[in-house]
Amino acid sequence: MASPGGAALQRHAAVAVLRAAAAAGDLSRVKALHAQIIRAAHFHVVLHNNLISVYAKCGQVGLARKVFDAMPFRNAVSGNLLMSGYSSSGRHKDSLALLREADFGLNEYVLSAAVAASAHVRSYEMGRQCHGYAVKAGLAGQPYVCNAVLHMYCQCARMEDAVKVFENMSGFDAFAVNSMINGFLDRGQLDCSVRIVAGIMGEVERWDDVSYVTVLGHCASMKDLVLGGQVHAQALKRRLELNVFVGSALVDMYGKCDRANDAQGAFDVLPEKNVVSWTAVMTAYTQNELYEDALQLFLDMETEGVKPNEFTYAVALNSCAGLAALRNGNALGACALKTGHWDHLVVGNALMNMYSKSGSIEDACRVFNSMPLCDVVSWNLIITGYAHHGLAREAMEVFHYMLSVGEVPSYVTFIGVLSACAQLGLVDEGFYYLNTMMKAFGVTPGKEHYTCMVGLLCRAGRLDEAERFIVDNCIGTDAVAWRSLLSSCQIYKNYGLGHRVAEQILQLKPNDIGTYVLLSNMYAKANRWDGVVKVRKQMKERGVRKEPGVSWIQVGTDVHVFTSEDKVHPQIDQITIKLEELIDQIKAIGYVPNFAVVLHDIEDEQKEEHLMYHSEKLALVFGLIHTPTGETIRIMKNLRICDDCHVAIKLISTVTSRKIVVRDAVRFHCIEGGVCSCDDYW
DNA sequence: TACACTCCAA
Repeated sequence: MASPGGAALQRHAAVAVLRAAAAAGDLSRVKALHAQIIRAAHFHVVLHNNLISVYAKCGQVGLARKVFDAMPFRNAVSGNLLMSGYSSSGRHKDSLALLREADFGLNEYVLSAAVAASAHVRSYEMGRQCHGYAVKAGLAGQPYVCNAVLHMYCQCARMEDAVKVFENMSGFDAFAVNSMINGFLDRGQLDCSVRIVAGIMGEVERWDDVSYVTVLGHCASMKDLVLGGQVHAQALKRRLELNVFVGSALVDMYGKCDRANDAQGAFDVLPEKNVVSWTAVMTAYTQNELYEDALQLFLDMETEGVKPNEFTYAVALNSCAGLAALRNGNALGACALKTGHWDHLVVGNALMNMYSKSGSIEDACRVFNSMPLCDVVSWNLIITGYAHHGLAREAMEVFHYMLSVGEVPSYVTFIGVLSACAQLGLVDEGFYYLNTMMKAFGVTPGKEHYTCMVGLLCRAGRLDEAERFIVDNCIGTDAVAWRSLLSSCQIYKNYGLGHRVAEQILQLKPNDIGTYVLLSNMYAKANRWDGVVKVRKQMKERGVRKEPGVSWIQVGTDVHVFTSEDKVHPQIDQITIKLEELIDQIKAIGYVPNFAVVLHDIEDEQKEEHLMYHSEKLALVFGLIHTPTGETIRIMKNLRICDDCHVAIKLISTVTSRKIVVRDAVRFHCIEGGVCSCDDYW
């Protein structure tokens, strides 16, 4: 009989080789050693626990389970090892099931694993029971248990419970603080995360790596560039800007704070870039409307050999949506399908968004119908997509269908619904949704909803009520609502009210050119040249420059960009000839150039030429020349389409028998047979 | 005596 010391030595040796084999990833060697151990050695719980551990680390949790089942008895470590094995392969439910049949002791390790598994499956019930058990067993004060419990409550959206646990903890604990901040961020309770972040800014030396990631996430949500910069400076002291987690969080923070260049800078210094860092920097560009740069990064990433995942596809598709690049989006969708990412919710939603923003609501619907599962975002995309395309009836139909299948509408859903009501002139229904149904679903109306209501009243011609509505609901500080009313004053030729509204808008000192153009048009139509002068003066004072009108169209794989009065396009002569021809044709059926649109003090003849070279007309003619007869033409414009072009394009759709879809800064105009889906109201 | 545990980025 070997001495006890000798057996211990053998066990140590066996464990060492076992671990070496596992570290080398040599599964067949592990299995051979397993057989040898069973044959040669007496049962020893620690040795068998090592077997469980090694199998679990090799991702062979089934084999780990076999070892576990074959043991004559187990201890808490055996249970904990198998539970962690299940958890690390994502089988949290199996981990919890093991707990229920437990014939091993429960200690603080097992409990924290159980609580962590409850957190992963978001089971408040299970997590609470474990917490209760921990309290009874006197283990609730153990730091690991405590942190796991805290995190579980955060994951299950029970911040009140989490706060109670947090307040009972003594001293600074990075894990606990990180969990609390993330919990509040996930729930959108920024006022609460502000307090925690403020409380730990003085203890930076006790932060861990995750704290940097978490606090940067807070800065991103708050768009707090000042605090974000301070955290960045602190991170530099520890060289944490090189850590891929911290680096990606920095990229995200700068992106959300509208600093695409700084995001790129944080990305560039990363020695090891993974799919998350690449996706983060693409997102930064997309959020800052630098869509081409984002798509270029997508190509660079592939060149670097990093494989895109579902988030990467979603961001790339959102960039295509921004450009209305239907063909590129289509190609990306095909790639996502081929690589098996297509059935992810984020990809399906991004595809729907891309199709919808590219003017193809039919394709968006096709994606929607083929999605294995959808969420409220998918429903919202369909509803708002229909509304933007002027298909309000369809939007309402989908909304009612959504309710009938028990889907809960959100804040965004009601924006789509109310704008559909506005298009259909359903004033009473609109107020019913705003005052009754939104309350029933616990959605607090925001300025977007109130703005829809203003549009609804305006469209019904109830301009005075719209004015009162703005004042009563305190949205008078928002130029968007006034702008809506101002457009209607022009349409209904109510220049008295229009003048009052214009004064209100001027007082708000807006920064966007679109508003000034609208104001100027209003004054011009009302023959108030003093107003036009005032508008120009304020524009100059506020440094608002006239943003050039840009339109673009995709033909084949190329995107062709046209700026207004830009006569440098290589095919401008051909375009001009065709355009003059078309203008003659539409003049024959009633087109009269609308000089009121032109703001310059020039002769009428020059004005006519000016109008002719509007970017959307150039893009349209280019499309007519380069696409086969009968094909739908899709044009994008950075500003709102101008009155004159709107009329001209409607008539051109008649004389050429083409369907023409124009996406402007606000909505879609689906023009066919001389009629526009916007009903000439936009 | 040996075996193990909680928080993070798009």
